[in-house]
Amino acid sequence: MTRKGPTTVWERFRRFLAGRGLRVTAPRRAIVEAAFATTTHFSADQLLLWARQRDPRVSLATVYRTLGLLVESGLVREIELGGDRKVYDPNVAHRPEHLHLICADCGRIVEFDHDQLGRLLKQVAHELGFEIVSHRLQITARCERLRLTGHCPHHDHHARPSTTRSPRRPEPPHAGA
Amino acid sequence: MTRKGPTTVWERFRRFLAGRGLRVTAPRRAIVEAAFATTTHFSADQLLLWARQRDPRVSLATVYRTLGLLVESGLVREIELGGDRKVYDPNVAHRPEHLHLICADCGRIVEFDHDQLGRLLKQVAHELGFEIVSHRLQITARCERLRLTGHCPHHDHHARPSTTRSPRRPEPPHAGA
DNA sequence: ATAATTGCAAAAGGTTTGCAGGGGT
DNA sequence: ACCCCTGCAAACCTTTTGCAATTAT
Repeated sequence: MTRKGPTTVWERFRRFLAGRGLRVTAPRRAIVEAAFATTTHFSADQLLLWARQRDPRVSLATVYRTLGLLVESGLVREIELGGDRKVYDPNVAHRPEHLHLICADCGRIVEFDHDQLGRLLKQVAHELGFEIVSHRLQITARCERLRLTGHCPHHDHHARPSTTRSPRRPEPPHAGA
Repeated sequence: MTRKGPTTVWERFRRFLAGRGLRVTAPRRAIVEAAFATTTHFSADQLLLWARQRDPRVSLATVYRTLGLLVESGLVREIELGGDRKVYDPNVAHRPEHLHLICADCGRIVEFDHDQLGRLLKQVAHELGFEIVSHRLQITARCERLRLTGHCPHHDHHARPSTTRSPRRPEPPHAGA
């Protein structure tokens, strides 16, 4: 495989900035590096925390502003899974578009690709006379195995009361012990 | 065969209320009747306007509260198409679940069913060990014909986006005197 | 009579923006 | 220097909620 370290992404963002006459700043660097230090979805305020580990002076406003640039540059995708909280996905480079399944039991988000489904989407849009710009598929589902065997392969160790469908706490990026 | 007038829906809601020990009130009636007087998606404040045509005393708070009951009763579906504005769909009774295509050009929402796609969704969830509770598929797409011929078959005379990607610009319908 | 319901207005909660000072080029 | 960027806090916008009065049952 090729090396696809954070440096590459930063370079791409740098070029994006240059092409727009925008400037390279410490906050932007901290935010971008933080964003690509994880492979998970993250929310704006989560990113703020991570970015502040690199540069404590970063503010939430700049996180939002930089996130906007990252989305515009195509390096990050904005996903609206719940209604209240947007999450951002730094995996655009590796996977063009993926689908989301949200467990109604534990709130866990299972991210996956499905070629056949993707092709069908494209075809359906075509039938209607459209060309897909982007799509969002969100399946809310109940874990069959949990019901049948009492054990869910996707279920977290610390079980979460299945009351809410949008857990306020996704999980930390790296299990840092 | 069956009469499917608005009365039926109201009756069903009435029964839902009774079953919960809730009361039948004028605001609720105005709101529910307004909700089912259309076949389109609507937002909460749109519904407020319609409800007020039947009973000017209705407040936005009660619209939201009643909308919650309608969703719980299964008579109306809540859809989050954009991120900021929820829309509600009174067509649940006629079509169990439909998919949404949003035109990137005019903002129009094309609502459709697709058996094959629906089946595939179910199958995909199954492969992952889940049973679908609900799903949301939103395709943002550009009208091919509009680009090729300058004319879009789905383009309305007065394109009225049902609340889509107008973030914070409530543009007035007509520039009045 | 009793308790659910309502309207009002203020609160909430995530995201955006105005402004004056800081900093990249 | 020039003017883009930043942090702070206030503004925004839709949805929710506390409260006292109202009203269905």
